[in-house]
Amino acid sequence: MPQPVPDKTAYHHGDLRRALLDAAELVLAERGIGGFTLRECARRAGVSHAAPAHHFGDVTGLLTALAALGFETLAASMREARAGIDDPRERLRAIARGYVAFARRHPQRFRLTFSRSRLNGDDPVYQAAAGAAFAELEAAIRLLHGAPDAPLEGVLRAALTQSWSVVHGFSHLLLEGHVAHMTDGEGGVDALLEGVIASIGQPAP
Amino acid sequence: MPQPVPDKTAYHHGDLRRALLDAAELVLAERGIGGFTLRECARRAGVSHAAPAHHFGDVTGLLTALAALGFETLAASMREARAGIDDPRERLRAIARGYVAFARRHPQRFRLTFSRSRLNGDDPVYQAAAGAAFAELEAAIRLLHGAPDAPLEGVLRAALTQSWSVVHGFSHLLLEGHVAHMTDGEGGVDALLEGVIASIGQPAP
DNA sequence: TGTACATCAGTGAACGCGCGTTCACTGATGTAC
DNA sequence: TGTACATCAGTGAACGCGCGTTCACTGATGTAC
Repeated sequence: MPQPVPDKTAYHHGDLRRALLDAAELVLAERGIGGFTLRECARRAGVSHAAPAHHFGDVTGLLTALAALGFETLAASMREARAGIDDPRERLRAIARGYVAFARRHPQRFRLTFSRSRLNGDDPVYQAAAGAAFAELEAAIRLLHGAPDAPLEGVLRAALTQSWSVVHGFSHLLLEGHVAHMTDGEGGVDALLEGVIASIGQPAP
Repeated sequence: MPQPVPDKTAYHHGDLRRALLDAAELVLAERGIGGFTLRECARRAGVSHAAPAHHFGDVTGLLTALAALGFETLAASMREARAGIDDPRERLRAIARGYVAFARRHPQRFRLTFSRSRLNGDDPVYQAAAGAAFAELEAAIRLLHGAPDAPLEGVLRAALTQSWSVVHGFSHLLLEGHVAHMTDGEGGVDALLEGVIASIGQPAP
């Protein structure tokens, strides 16, 4: 049985949910979290502004779904960056590069994903996606410390917090334009990033 | 000659600029950047909603002034934290604690200060305040590396970027509730912070 | 000391705007028999 | 194969809201002479 082909001219859209998420990503990228509106998403999807309610309930529902997708993309970016790298330290550093790469590629989605405003942090799909992204980093730290099953505390927890803080902070400063003050041109950003990456996965003093 | 005492009952407010900034800080703390409105600030200051225009032009002007004050408070928090500490490494770490302390004490101001949305990043007062906060961290790094006058590049720049990224990232993760997942209770946050602080000011590998 | 006048700082009414949400509706689809 | 009916997904009009900004105004203040 062939997949039903969505008919764009039909009264029923076919996959309006998907179309709305695509439109929402554009709106977010262009206007940021503060400028995001449900009506503009509906406009882009070529649908009346009351239609999204059938799929997402309200504006918070749509943004929360988008944020969950953001965590999935973040996790995918880290997975992609570490593919084929077996050395534990290099693997962790590759994951860190994947994290920053996501922030650079999708600045507004990065902001939304980690923002608590305008979205429902209790949503189970959102939480699961956040946990999966988090787990990617945690697994690499555990591999580096040879502690696949130990409880997350002490050195393990400190290493995780430090790594996460540094990639997250660098991403944020970069996005808000505070890194640019310290360097000249885009090549400089990469050099700066490598300097920061080098501090990740150091043995504790 | 005594200072003129502002008369609250007068037609002229006396120090409406100050009163509006105070009100704006409350509004920001309660509603966040997205919920911030000029009219609510005017309401809190007990003044018509057209009055702020005389002092700040528009909503962007008021938020920019508030953000500049945020940088000043951030710098003050770092200065206070390092007071009386002469050992260069401990001094840098104290400054890092001052940075995180500011974020914890004034979460919304911290967000506004580093946000590019809704404020004028080209404002000279804002830029000067940002530069002064930045310089506090830079001076500590220079002291640690014994390089008071060297150009900001190489190891010096890498150390500055790493330190700033880690405190900034930790602050952000903490504010958005992602650190809480890794610990239990407030004491846990402090322990985690100390783990992160310990990674600052390490000699390069 | 008094007076005329310019400037400053705040008022309150009015404007137009786009928003989120609700609602009765209707066309399309799927299912039971 | 046909028909009745329930459900689903989208429409479009309407609502009330609070916002930022503008405007002519006016009371208070400061200054020149």
